[in-house]
Amino acid sequence: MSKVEVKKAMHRKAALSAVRRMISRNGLSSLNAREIAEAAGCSVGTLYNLFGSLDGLIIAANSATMKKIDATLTASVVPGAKPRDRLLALARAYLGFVAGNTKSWYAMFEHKLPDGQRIPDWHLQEHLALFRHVAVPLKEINPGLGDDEAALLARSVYSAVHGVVSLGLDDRMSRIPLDVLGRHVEIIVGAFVDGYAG
Amino acid sequence: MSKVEVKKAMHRKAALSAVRRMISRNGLSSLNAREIAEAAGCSVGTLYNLFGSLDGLIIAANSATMKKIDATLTASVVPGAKPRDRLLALARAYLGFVAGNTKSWYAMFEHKLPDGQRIPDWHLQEHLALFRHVAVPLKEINPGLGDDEAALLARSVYSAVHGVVSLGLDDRMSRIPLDVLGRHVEIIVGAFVDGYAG
DNA sequence: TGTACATCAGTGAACGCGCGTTCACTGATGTAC
DNA sequence: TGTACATCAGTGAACGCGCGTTCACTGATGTAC
Repeated sequence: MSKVEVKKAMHRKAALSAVRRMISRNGLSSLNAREIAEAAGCSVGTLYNLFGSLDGLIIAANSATMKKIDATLTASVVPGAKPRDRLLALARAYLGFVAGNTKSWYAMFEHKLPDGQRIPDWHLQEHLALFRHVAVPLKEINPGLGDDEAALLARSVYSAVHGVVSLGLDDRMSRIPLDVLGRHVEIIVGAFVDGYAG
Repeated sequence: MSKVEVKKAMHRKAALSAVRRMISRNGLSSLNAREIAEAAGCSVGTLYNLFGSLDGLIIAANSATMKKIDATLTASVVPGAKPRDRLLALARAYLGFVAGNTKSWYAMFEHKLPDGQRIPDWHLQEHLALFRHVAVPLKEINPGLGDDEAALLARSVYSAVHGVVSLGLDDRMSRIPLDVLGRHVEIIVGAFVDGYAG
């Protein structure tokens, strides 16, 4: 890598971590290019050279959050554990991540592009990859499930957990205590397993 | 009512229905005072006289959506039906409402006030009233549940359904077919009943 | 009933701000000879 | 190695737009006499 390329990479890294820090502190709503540039130690122009637009930068940050979730879920799997327990472990891990990274997590769902623009496909794929964590043990439990059916089911399990966590930690209402959320999440997952995939 | 009061009430009605129509068509993101005023047949100043701010107007619109959901849920109850079936009917009714009023429904969760401002208490109460629809049959099924516990549980059931519907109908990914969503929602509700409240 | 005055909802042009984005310029780095 | 030139990342002041909100003014309605 030439000196120029190294510097560019460093700027990219600095910008990304600045944005991620800002999002994790205050969410998306108060983000703006000038403050990001200041926090990253570069100019707004550089942000545009590197990421094309503010939305591009936010997508990059959200993608980093996704990767972190993916790693957390992957780490939750105890090799050799029963699929049912692995599903419960996934749900617990997800809840733990959300509780510890609420703003960053929320940003992934809050972020909207202007009319007519689509989220890049590689980023959508990252979402689908999350569902796959759930689909794998579901299919072990019920090998009769087709791929498509398992994928849909996984998405709904994920969504149900997402909903409980999402409204449970919503700022606007009183937050539900974490242990109660944990119990409710496990009920949902257990129910899906016993009532449908089992 | 004096002539002045009648006119004021008519403006209020016109503004509210204009906003609701606009939200149901395009969601919150493209709302703006000038277009609302034009659609309502009054000036922006009048909107401010009547609702104080754009946020006030949006809250009024969201409150109307809430009332509609509440009425839909109330109408879903077949007198004399078993509590379990009533819960399932509630979930179906909710899903039906969301499918038919996606943008308006989404606006309730999308809308955020500027930092430091709180949603008025009467509007939060409307949310809690929704949970109560769920709490009532839950308590019938398991009379041992305390009020607080039932309320938390109801909120989580509601949230789980909310999550499934919310991500299932998310524009950004491919939408899950309505009948599949319906099945998944019923699984969740049934599971909560059988596995916890039962 | 008629007249003069008071009130206050309604008006919309103008204000002000935030902020995404651009682009002419700078200067560090790389290349050619 | 040294010099002249080319490239292109980096810069940040300035642009432009959208839009929430205000407020001096208008005129319809209500009130007093």
